[in-house]
Amino acid sequence: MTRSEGVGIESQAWIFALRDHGYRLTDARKAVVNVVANSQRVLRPAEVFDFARQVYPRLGLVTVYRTMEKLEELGLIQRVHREQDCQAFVPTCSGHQHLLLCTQCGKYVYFEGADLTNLFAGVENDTGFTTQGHWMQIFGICPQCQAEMQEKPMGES
Amino acid sequence: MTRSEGVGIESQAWIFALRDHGYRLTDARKAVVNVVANSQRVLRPAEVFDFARQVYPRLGLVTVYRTMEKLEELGLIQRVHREQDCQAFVPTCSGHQHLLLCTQCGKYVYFEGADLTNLFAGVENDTGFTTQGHWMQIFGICPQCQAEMQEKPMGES
DNA sequence: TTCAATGCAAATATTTTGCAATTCG
DNA sequence: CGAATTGCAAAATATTTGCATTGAA
Repeated sequence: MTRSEGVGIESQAWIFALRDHGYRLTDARKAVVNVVANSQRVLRPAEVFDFARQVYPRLGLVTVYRTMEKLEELGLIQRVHREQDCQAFVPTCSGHQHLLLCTQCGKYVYFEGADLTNLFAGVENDTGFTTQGHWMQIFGICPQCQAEMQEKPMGES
Repeated sequence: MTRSEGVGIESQAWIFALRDHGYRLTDARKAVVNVVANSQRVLRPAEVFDFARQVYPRLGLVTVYRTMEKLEELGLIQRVHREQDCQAFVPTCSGHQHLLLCTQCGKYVYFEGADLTNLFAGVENDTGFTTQGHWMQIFGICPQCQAEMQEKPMGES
């Protein structure tokens, strides 16, 4: 049901981006990139590690951290903050989109956000602040998790 | 320049709230409460510790963590997530207000947020998600820090 | 008097750094 | 071949827990 089979177009673009910035294309990096680029879910470094290691067993957790650091640097992924963790990432989306996150499974969707330009202008005017940026995230339950919660209301094995 | 002199009205309300929920009023708690309730800035536990210890030297950092946990539980403070840290807090504000934060000094201001009800409805409709809540924060530079950056463009001692 | 609360120290959990071995280009 | 990269182990950080002592009610 997911589109995370195969290598994915996104992965290729990221590989090229790394190369174009003078970074070497190692197997470790490719494994990490494939996992993150094709994930439909928010991923923490430890999760990336677990998945990527299935493809490239000799991978070290440190390399996951260092690779994700580079991906963030290149603007390919962005950090997601949640109640439980603040070191989780999703692929970046171009444009003025915002994140909708499933609190159950971590699935993410970008949505076209309301135009907040006016809001910012008003706030700058009212407060004297100069605005630099903003975060907006909506939390909820994705359709799949809603269905599952319907079937087994409280966690069963 | 700050209004954080004296004990403050907020502090009293928080003290009462703690008492009303069956918590004891210890000097350690009062010290922590006074710092957090009267702060104009986002504070991390370690910062609260440093300030509160000036009033109550035998305070332990653990007590700061535990007290702030209770304050959050009672809805008196809320967590603020920033690039650098995700364990910082500000007094909660009633109503549908959102946070504006100075990235320089941590000063916070609540502003009347745009009504996002329609946005949520649209997103639920488009995605099939059930929405539970949202985070919205604006980052910027407060007037004081703007002025200071004018005077000394790069950090001087 | 009693039990919640404290604060030390130790334990966890997480992320970063040092460095010799490896490997891409 | 040379420099970037890796992954181990160790260090640094941040937060939580265990427990004997203290103190609020």
